[in-house]
Amino acid sequence: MDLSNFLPYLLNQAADAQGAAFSPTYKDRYGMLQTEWRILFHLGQYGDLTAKQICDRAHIHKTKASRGVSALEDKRFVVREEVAKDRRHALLSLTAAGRAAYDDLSMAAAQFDRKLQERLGGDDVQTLKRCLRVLMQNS
Amino acid sequence: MDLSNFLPYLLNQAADAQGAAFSPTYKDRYGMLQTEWRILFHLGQYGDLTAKQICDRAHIHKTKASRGVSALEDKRFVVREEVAKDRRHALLSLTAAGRAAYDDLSMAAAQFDRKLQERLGGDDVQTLKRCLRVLMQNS
DNA sequence: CAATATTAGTTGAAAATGTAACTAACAAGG
DNA sequence: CCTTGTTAGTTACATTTTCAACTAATATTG
Repeated sequence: MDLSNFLPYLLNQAADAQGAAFSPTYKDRYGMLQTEWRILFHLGQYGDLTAKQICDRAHIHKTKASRGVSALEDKRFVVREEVAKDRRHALLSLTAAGRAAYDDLSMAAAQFDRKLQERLGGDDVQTLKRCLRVLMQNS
Repeated sequence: MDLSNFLPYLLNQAADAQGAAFSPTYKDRYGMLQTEWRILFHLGQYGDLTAKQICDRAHIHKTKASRGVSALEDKRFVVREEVAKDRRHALLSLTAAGRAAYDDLSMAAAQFDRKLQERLGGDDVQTLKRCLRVLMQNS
């Protein structure tokens, strides 16, 4: 058994390195935490969602999401609107400022991603993504 | 820009999922945290090392490592021996109990890894690992 | 060889995360 | 309806992580 071949270790190191490389983009510009950036991204990409829906899609724990949403509200990037039918839910949507931040960040993300893909080469990227999609659906 | 294609996101999800799948192995059996498991693994695999060497190899921050080493000492898995030449360093080595835990865990890790590799298929695993090694060496 | 810089490692406080218990709203069965 | 159960989300508390400042040992430089 060789540590440098242990997949969870390699995955973790790669994810950490790339996460560290990208995080200044949202951290420095908007003072966001990873969870906030992820929530923003989901709302920007998939339209209005409830916190629960974001949790399910992004595998974020509900307490983390709750705090992330509050932080985004404080930043005036997100507003919540109660759903009349079921007042437990609150539909989250981006404000104009939130949309602007999303546009800016998704642009930066796309550029970041393009560079990564160049570094890896097209064929490998396809295989890599396919593998990662298998691995993220646990067991 | 599509979130489900954003490499840092995929990497993170895959690493989280596999980390969560494997962590009970060291957590439940030995009450270890990820950092402790990693330190143990490095010592088991590469022989005696100083904390600094482990930090550099595994990209662990020195404060995390310091606390991880203390925890492993408390568990009587590791002892530290001062280096006469330079008393700032302390060479860490496994106790018999630490070695036993390492043997047990590295066995479990190997098995875990084999199953993952089966799931992915040999060719893809080679490509995946190659990509991850590129990605962990940041930019 | 004294003054300064660097290095290994530790510590304390602040920030973030995870766990469990909680509230409030709805659902279902009797 | 009224009890019991479930669900969305929040909050309190404990654990873990991060950040900055620190100590002690060695290296460097004038």
